[in-house]
Amino acid sequence: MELDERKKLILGAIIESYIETAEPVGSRTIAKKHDLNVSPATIRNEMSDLEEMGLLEQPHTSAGRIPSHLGYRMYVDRLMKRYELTANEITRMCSLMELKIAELDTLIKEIANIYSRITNYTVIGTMPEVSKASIKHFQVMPIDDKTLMLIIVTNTNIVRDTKISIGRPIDLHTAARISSVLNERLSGLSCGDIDMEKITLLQAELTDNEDLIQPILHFIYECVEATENSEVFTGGISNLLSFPEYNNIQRAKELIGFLDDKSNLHRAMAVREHEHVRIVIGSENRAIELKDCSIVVSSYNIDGKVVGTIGLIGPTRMNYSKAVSNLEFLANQLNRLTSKPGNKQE
Amino acid sequence: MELDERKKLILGAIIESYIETAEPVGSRTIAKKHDLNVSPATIRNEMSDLEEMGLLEQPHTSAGRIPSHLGYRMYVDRLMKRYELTANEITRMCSLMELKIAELDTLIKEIANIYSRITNYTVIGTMPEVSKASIKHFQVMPIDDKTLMLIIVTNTNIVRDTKISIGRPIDLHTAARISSVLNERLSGLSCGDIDMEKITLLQAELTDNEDLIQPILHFIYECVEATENSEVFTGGISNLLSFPEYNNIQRAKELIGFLDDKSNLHRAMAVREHEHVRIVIGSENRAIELKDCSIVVSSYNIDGKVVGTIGLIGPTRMNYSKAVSNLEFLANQLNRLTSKPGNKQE
DNA sequence: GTTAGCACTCGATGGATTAGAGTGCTAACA
DNA sequence: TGTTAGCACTCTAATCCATCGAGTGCTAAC
Repeated sequence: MELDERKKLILGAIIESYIETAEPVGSRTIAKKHDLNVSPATIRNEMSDLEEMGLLEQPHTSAGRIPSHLGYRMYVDRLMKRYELTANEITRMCSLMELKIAELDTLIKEIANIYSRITNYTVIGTMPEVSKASIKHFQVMPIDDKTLMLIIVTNTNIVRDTKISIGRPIDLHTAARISSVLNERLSGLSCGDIDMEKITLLQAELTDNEDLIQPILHFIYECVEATENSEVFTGGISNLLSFPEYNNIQRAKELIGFLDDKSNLHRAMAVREHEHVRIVIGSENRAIELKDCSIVVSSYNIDGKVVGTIGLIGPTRMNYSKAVSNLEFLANQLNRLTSKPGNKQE
Repeated sequence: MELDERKKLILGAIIESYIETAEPVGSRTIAKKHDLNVSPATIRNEMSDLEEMGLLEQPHTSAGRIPSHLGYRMYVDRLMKRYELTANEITRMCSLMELKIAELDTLIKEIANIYSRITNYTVIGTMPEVSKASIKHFQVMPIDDKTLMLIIVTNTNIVRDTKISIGRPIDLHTAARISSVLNERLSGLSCGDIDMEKITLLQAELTDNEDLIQPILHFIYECVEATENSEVFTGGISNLLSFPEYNNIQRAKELIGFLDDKSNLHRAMAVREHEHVRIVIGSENRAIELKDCSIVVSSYNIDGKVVGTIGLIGPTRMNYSKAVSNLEFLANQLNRLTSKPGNKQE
């Protein structure tokens, strides 16, 4: 079945109404609120189609419709209009940034806290402690003429690998030599310990393979930051209890319990490299405990490098449009703020 | 009215029954469970007396009795028997300690988390970041012949004062000189910055008043640790939602919202100098949001010096006996553990 | 393709009744 | 004088039941 213009309009209207009221949406409501110039009966037919397409659901026969996770996905990907922050909101967000806190970690936590109060959602953030995590072991090996595999074991015993494209074949022997140089020079070090001196040393020892150094260093940073050493924090957990979705204590308890465990948060907050704002809806979450939640998360930079993430968590019935706008704005401001000199970066 | 032996027995029985079941306790229940060899009617008379004494309360006329805050206070102060940890519990607590974590702060947080799972209460802990807080300004002045007042302003603009007993009178002029020496040598420094060298310098400049240096340094430590720079953390907040007391979402939200704010936690967790285990019951809490909660909190040491606190929070109907035993054990173990060399202390 | 009309479904609401736990009081008892 | 049995009374929680109303799906007419 085709998703024509009118269906889109109706779907959008239903989702927005549901986001606002948390009540199943009936045909009459839509007919009245939006002047589509069609009768409730027509809308009922369309709604029936939308349900068949898996975009809507019916809690029980005589209730209205609510969006399915697929419906939300369609909405955020194709229907949602960008929410324009009001002048008032921009002012509030900006004043957030004027906290005069010297330490970056305190600053981010403080911002997260206040931000949760502004948005009335729960805020989750991660903050890598770059200086702590380190690499225990390196292993380099050739895969084919154009690809090299780099395996890294971190001090927390997490194993990660990546493929590096190379312009020329590298034989087993050379790969072994590179491995041993890396292990000798870099193992046990954290990102903070890798300075120009170390890099120059590497360059001297790997003169024939100097072009590999950049991608290797890049991957090291990536690994170390992805480990569980990075700190996670939350703010405004009690906001969750305002949503009628969590009037059921049992559900609330499960979710809050889940959020209590930092390693869970880490997994939930993963943002792919260079991804802008990521939206994970309901059952798209890997964790089953989050199957009725959505997460909107963005990364933020220090000196142009992604070092942490900050995001909102709420019921699937989340004001995505507003959440995305807010978060983009916040991340931008953070980027601007932290790229100034005088912060804690190594 | 006198609190005779039987009344004590009945009060204890009611409190322990209520702690277990969270249901108002009736006269029949007590008569049956404990063989006091008296009829329910007699117990009713006694309960009526206990209510008159303010130790019990009645939610409504035809319900049983529940302990009042005063009742709990009486219980923990005079009636409560020490809970003996079972071998199993001791094993679990000990294995908690075997986490091989180098950084003290991570260790404490991790222990707090697991501990909350063991006890099924919410754990709150504080951890001073001694290295961050500092003193902005000193002011010394004589009060009378035998007392000197020391006022300190921290970098967070908190003002605190103390009186120091001295064996001889000190005049205004001398006091001013001491003030200016302190400001010159110590202001802007944090505890971590005050080393032997600085102290020697002070001793040289205050030769006539060398005996003041120790108490002054002591108070500096006390102030800096009491400021909001010390870190607070919580674990197992979701445990609160298991208590029937928090079946009311509104109440749960208020409490969890309160716990979300770190500065609230600081105030709630204050332990007086050298106090062992402190129990704060219901309305004894200064914060109105905690009027239905109790807090059991203990301090812990590093190298014999109190540096942080760890405690449990739950409804006033808390198993005080067990909470105290658990906490004492934990604090003892922590003290033992951290007094070994090799931790992060400055 | 759209719409009006209508029967039907199903949860929510509110009132009435009932069951049960517990009290307080009185009078009898040791 | 303290203790106890008995009984009337109170209050909450649970249950039942009728009703309401929002909303659907289907049919037939436009």
